[in-house]
Amino acid sequence: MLSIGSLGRTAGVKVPTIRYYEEIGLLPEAERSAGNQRLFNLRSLHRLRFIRHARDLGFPLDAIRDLLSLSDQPEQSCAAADTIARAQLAEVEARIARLNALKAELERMLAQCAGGTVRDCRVIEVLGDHASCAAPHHGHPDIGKGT
Amino acid sequence: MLSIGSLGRTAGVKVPTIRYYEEIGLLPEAERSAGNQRLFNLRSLHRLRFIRHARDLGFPLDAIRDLLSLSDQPEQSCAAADTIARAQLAEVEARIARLNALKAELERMLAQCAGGTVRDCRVIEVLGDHASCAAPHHGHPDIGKGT
DNA sequence: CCTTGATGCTCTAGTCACTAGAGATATTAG
DNA sequence: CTAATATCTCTAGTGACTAGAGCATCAAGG
Repeated sequence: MLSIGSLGRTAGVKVPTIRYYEEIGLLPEAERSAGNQRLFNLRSLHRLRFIRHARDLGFPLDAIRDLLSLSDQPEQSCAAADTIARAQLAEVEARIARLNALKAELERMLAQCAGGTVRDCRVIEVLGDHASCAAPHHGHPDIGKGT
Repeated sequence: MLSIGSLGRTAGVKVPTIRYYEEIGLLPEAERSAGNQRLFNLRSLHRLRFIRHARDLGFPLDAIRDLLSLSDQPEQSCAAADTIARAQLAEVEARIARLNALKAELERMLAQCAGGTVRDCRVIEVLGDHASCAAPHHGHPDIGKGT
């Protein structure tokens, strides 16, 4: 039986995150020690590793929930898992495309910055003036929380 | 003088978002009509367009705040704006690199999926087993809100 | 046996950049 | 004047956690 801390270290997940996963039902409610501390078995470790791995690949928790319920039914067809992964791939590709456009625009902006005063700054000017911009501009871009 | 709705339509920003920007101090407190409705002038429109444009390029609101206070002082050096834009570019490039790694991993996973039952599903298996994975796996990836 | 320090518990609130909805008031077109 | 639309304030919700307060428990050393 593992404590929450050792489970976290083993799976590479922070302790509050494990509690959070339990709270939202991604992990089953853990057993408790006599002193009310959580105890985990190896199944929990596998499950948590699965979650972390999928998170690392960018799957949102809802998709992970679906994948987990699939993996609990080994006789079923693999098609649903394939569909989820394919959707995730499409999502990732769309985000890459969007970011590449942003990158080009930022580079263009920076290349034009001659380093004078703000009055003549291309960076500021381009941001203020849509006309001097080549980016697509529809809907909101990919703004993640970074690493 | 523009109503909040026409300002929003003109700048391409939703009405609650404008109120939110005012609330957090990105836009100054708007004048009010006799009936307490917000009235905006063309300066506000420019400012809002600037914000939206920078958001579209992925700048976080804090960076935009800095850029705005720079653009209010046209005699100052352009260096700070350049620095902010450069940081944003680096951020975008890092995110692209990360996403490309995810894309490769997802493609690998999907290519191996023969379409049988969940028991033999490569997608599920790869997610559960770190050893069969080629992705870097350190820190959390780019998981944005999409478009 | 007792203490000490690490670890655990629950709960609340904060992050970012909005979005949604309730219920009341204002403006505008016909 | 009326009806439809727009706007107001306020609260709460999103996703996926993170931070911190204030207390309880546990393992190891003396």
